[in-house]
Amino acid sequence: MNNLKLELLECAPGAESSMMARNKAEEFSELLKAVADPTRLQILAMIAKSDQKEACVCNLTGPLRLSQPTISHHLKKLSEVGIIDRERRGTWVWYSLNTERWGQIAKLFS
Amino acid sequence: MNNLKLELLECAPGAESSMMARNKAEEFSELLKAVADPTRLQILAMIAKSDQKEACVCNLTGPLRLSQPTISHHLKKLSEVGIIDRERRGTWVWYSLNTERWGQIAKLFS
DNA sequence: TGAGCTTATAGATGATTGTCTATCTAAGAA
DNA sequence: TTCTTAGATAGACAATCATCTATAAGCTCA
Repeated sequence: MNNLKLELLECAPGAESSMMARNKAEEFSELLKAVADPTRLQILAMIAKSDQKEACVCNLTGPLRLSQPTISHHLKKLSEVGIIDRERRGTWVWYSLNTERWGQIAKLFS
Repeated sequence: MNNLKLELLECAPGAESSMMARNKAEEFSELLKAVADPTRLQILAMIAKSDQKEACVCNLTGPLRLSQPTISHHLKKLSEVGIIDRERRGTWVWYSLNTERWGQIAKLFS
């Protein structure tokens, strides 16, 4: 087998240099895993489409038909990765989209 | 407690109508879950940045330092949701990005 | 056909996750 | 302070998942 044939047949190298750094991949993975849940996608959509771009737990438990602790759990997951912000106002706690973090995901897939 | 006060205090409704449909949320969830793994993000980046926008298993096992069956497993996950396409050419199997599917994610976060 | 290489599948295992019930904390009203 | 409502935390459990080793399947070439 000559060199030319080898060149045609061998499976090309050159992947190493273009590999996304592992730590960067893990950061994005955490962010995307938080978003990649059907209930959390619905929560994000509900926040995004609401009038003031925010929602409290009581807005979500009804439509999503899940227990209050489960909704709180999902909101915590989302806020832990910074995709939503948390603000207590009196009795209620309001969650809003973090547009900067949202933009980071948009950029990844642009 | 009068009506005005009630109006000020009650946590606003109006989420139900703006809720992302559950089946749509589940579809996107499957797609995003496939992508939201650090190794699979690295695989996608390596494919995207390679010269011919494609890679075979043998391109990936070395740089990613994972066993060949594990790489195959990840590639299967990615192709199952249609984010990459599979094509056998002789001995090797080449995987390439599906730009339409990629665009669907981009649109979600735009 | 048989040898040798590339990729896929099967099965096992430890880790993570979504959901629940029960309980606790925080804040306002009386 | 006490009651009530909103939200968070703790702990449990079934399901899913990333990875491995062992093995099978597909392809090329002699």
